Amino acid sequence: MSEGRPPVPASPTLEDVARAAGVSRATVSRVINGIRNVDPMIQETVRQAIAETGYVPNRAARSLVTRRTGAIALIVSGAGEESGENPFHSQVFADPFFGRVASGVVGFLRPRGIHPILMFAETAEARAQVIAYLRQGNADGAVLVSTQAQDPLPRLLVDASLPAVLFARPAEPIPISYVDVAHRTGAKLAADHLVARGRRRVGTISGPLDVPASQDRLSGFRDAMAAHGYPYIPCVEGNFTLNSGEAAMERLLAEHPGLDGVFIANDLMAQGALPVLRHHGRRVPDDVAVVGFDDSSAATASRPPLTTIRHPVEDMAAEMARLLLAHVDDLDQPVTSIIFEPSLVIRDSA
Amino acid sequence: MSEGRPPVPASPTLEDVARAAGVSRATVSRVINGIRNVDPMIQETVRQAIAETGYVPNRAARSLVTRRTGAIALIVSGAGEESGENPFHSQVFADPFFGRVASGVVGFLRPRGIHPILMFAETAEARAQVIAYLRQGNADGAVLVSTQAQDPLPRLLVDASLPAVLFARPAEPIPISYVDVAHRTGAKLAADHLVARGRRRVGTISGPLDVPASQDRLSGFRDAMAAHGYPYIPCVEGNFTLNSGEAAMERLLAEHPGLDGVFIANDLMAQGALPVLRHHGRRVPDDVAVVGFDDSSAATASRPPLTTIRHPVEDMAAEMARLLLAHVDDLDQPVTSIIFEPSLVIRDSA
DNA sequence: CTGAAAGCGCTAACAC
DNA sequence: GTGTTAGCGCTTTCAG
Repeated sequence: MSEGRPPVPASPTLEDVARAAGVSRATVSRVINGIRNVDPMIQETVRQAIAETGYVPNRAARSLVTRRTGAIALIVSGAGEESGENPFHSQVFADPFFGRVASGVVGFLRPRGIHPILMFAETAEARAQVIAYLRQGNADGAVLVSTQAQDPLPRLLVDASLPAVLFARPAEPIPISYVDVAHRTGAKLAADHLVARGRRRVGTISGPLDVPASQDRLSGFRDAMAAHGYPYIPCVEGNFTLNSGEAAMERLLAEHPGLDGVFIANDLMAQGALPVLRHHGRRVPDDVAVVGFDDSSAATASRPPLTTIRHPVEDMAAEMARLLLAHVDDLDQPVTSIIFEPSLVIRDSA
Repeated sequence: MSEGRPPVPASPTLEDVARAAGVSRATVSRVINGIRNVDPMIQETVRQAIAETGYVPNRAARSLVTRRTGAIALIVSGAGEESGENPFHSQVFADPFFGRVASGVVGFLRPRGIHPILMFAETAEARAQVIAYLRQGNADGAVLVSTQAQDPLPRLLVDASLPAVLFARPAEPIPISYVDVAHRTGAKLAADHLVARGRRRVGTISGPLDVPASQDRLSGFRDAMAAHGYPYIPCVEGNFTLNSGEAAMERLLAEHPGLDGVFIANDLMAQGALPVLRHHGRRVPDDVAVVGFDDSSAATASRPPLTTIRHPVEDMAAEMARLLLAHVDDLDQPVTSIIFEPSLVIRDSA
């Protein structure tokens, strides 16, 4: 025993399996890839040889010839504010939303034996790296969830003709597939519910108004309220964070102390708003009814738990992955958008 | 123009660059891989040719010969309770902690051009898939963060001699590298602070007692309090979730109404405990001082913001990635554990 | 210091 | 049906 560590038992190759089964590499390859035209008897022999040798196909070799990696990138993208102390990605993943997206993507991909490569793209440099990475053939395509409007990455992806699917409609029209939820419908659900609960003096806290989702939730809410006979709905703009929800609620209450209902564009802001209402002596839902949006974990973590608009994030994420795979399989696949319907979840806040 | 879509401009290969530069493939390969022994003039020519052709190395081809993928897996592992409705990974990522780990890992890896493959391993099947995936050479190794003690995956990894590093000390001793924080020191910090604040009737809410971290935090806290002259510290066991914090606080308060201080083993449970205290008429910190653990986003989201024990999760995660790369580079690298020191972060709750 | 040549393990024509 | 063979794009001895 003079060698350092021979125990690295160079994993078996197709050749080894072929020899063990007494057939050619091609035949083994055929049964592995599920191609018919192989005698059932031989198939069985081969399968056994595979089991005996403990063979696993080498992905690099396969990729080299198929020009497919069997991997896709899951990109979390934003319009880079780099606060050294608390990096972008650190904050981003604190939002339970991304966990749900990741979950949905993995849920769809995993049964297919493929796993997402996690990438963040918050700066120009990071975006360039993402593009280069994909061009190297590290992944066949990308699913992308942006935290900000005006994200330059979708455009870059399209320009590089890399298959990609977005989680939400891009702010600028770009020929790229995406999944989204019917924000306006969701906002209408909230409005109808508030009115049904007898609320007359209703306000709203919106998300950042440069992102389409925020715009749609706001305009959808106002239109629905108008249809109920309430043409003027005061609004304070937030930015989807807990702190901004707190601040916005503070302001809304100061400007409209008579408020008896509020629609808040996401649950995290609503979670921030609740203590503010309490602090100002408003009971929820008795004095002020609150409806959130997302049905995120913040909704159940809030006290009282939030009545909110649920969109099927996991399903949407799964669909996004499915769409991407379709694009990867057929580069001529037409650009598509798929819109999901939201639903009202009634808890205690309204 | 009869072709369907010729515009797929087969990306340039080494060969193309070599031709453009008037040298051999070997030479181009050398300059790309930063091997000296190349005439500076020629180096320059090659660099230019690379730029002109827009060449990017094909990773599959490279992997095939180097037997390295340049990828690593980031595995989130737990002891599988599969609740169909709300999948494991969905819940897991709702915990901001995992976002911080992901962030730290990416922060270290990205400058090195490598990106983690995200995998979940909550069932026996999923674990088998993870092992097979790594054996296929899809990744050179894995960093692993478990949500539960008794996770079988570390053992499987070791048995398959796959390079891996854990985020925390495994419940069973296993020859595998890990990073961790000095939980006992952190707990002592909390105890000292509570005592310094003049608290005499102190209790604690622990994490699940089958995980080493929970044990250490509890025993560390009790030992430190004993040293201060308080040998009996009542404890209620939680499971690190917000709801369990709520329930545990409820019970602790019922059993020890005279409580004036409580150490809660993570911020999320503390976030759940705060409203319970308030509901029972206790002001925080005046009547009851609360110290959490983690300095997670729950600490700042709580009202009042939590005094807590911070551990440098991002740094630890980065170190975990660094360690893994060391193991990948040298399979004979000895098993190591690296322990980080926590610190006290004083906010308003104590 | 540079080039020629031999594969890495696999798939996909193409023969038989 | 099955085997033969030619590479996929790259790194790496080995000559020169």
